[in-house]
Amino acid sequence: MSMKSDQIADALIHDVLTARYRVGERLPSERDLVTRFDANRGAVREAMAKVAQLGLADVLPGGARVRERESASLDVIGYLLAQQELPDPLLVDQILVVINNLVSVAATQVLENATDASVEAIRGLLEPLIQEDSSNDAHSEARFALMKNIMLASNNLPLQLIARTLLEQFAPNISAISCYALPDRARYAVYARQLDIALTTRDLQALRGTFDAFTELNRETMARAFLLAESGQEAIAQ
Amino acid sequence: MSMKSDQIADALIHDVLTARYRVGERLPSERDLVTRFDANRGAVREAMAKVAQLGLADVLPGGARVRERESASLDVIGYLLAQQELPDPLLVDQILVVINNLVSVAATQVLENATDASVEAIRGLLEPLIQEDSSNDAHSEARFALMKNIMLASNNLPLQLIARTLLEQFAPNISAISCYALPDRARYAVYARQLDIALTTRDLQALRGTFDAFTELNRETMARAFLLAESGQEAIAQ
DNA sequence: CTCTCCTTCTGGTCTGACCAAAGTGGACTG
DNA sequence: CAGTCCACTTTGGTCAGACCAGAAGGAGAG
Repeated sequence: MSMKSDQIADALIHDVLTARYRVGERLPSERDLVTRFDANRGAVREAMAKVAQLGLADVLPGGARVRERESASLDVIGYLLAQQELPDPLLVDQILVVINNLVSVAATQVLENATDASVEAIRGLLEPLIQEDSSNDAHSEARFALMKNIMLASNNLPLQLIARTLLEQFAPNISAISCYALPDRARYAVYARQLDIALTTRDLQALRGTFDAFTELNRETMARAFLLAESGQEAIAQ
Repeated sequence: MSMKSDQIADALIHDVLTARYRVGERLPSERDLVTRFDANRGAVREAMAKVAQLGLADVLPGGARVRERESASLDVIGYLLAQQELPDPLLVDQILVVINNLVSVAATQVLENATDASVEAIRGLLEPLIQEDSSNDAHSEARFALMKNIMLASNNLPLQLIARTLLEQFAPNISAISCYALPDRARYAVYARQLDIALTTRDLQALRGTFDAFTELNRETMARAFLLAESGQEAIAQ
């Protein structure tokens, strides 16, 4: 059971994101929303504040106006992914690119600043990825754990905040598609070994190259998952 | 003249960020804040909602509790930078690393997807950086324009949102230090020419290498600016 | 000392009202 | 008839006081 103000905010956000209101157009007045949602103006105001803080609208005396999508907060990503039953493949691919590159940057920072101990800890996390006989879930979990620990070891606060924000919105919204993802375990194992070597030798060039390979692998895996999901749905439709 | 709820929120945010309240500790109750700030509970509630949305506190029946800093939103960066009269050098350096790498990723995406025309447009923006006889302000503006256009051309929404959020919080809070920044125009010109070549030949490797060089150059410039500011303040103190 | 119960306090919601500023329309003027 | 100006309406921002369900925390019983 969520708060009423959140329900109102979610409805407004959905309407704005689906372009029900055009840029520059005025949103319904708070008093209109009071009657539409059968709520108190305080609740409506809190909802409007949330929409404004997401950067979707400017709310000021005279009315609230829709802003351009480019001025939105990172937090809209989750809403964008959740808009349809299946997330937008293009957006998912873009997020994959960003996240993987952020991890790459974090790893670079780790090699720049971190102690041998923390590098060793990360190397330890690679082992589950080298094993090719674990379950897909375990493999996925190991990948997440690796990312998280690299982020943590980077000691770069902005990096951590961005990655966490992105992952928190990404993870819950790709469950509908991730069940179709069939990772190429052999290639993951190869890259994991490369990463292990790069970490040991502290080779920045190799490190980045490996993460680029990881990125492409993740993108391909997800692209295949979308193809599978599509054909699966067509099969059901017939 | 800002809203009352914003004043209250800013005060709360400052208190949380300066660790006036420890993690897990309860924030003052809304009714306490009403008396402390001589405001209405509605305004206090909107302030608390803002703090909660920044990820600084969990507000739920029974009281609002401070969360760990790692769970904050990207939007706290601005507050962190504005905490003291001079921004934290370490944080500034971290932001530089992140932003520059994001631009690098964006440029990669441009070469992957964009048309010749948009690549040409970006090459055009490099010219002011190759000229070594413009003012420092013009040079700085040209760098910002370049970054913005690369971001735009990348067509990667998450990337754009992150970069804009970061820049919007970064730019206004480094004015106190950026006046000490003396860019090495000659090196910028060299890298700009490298970038031009990389774009023309669509050489991803060279592109990334150039951006890495840009990153280091920006970091060095800012590090020198902090040293200058420090010695300048000591001179005043004497 | 532990566990339970009860009072107190907290956030969430609601009603209804006032203010200043922005938006709107009509009357008045050229 | 076109343009300007003014009054009216609507909007967001704030305020006051009240009720509810659930959490916190202390008092009392075992």
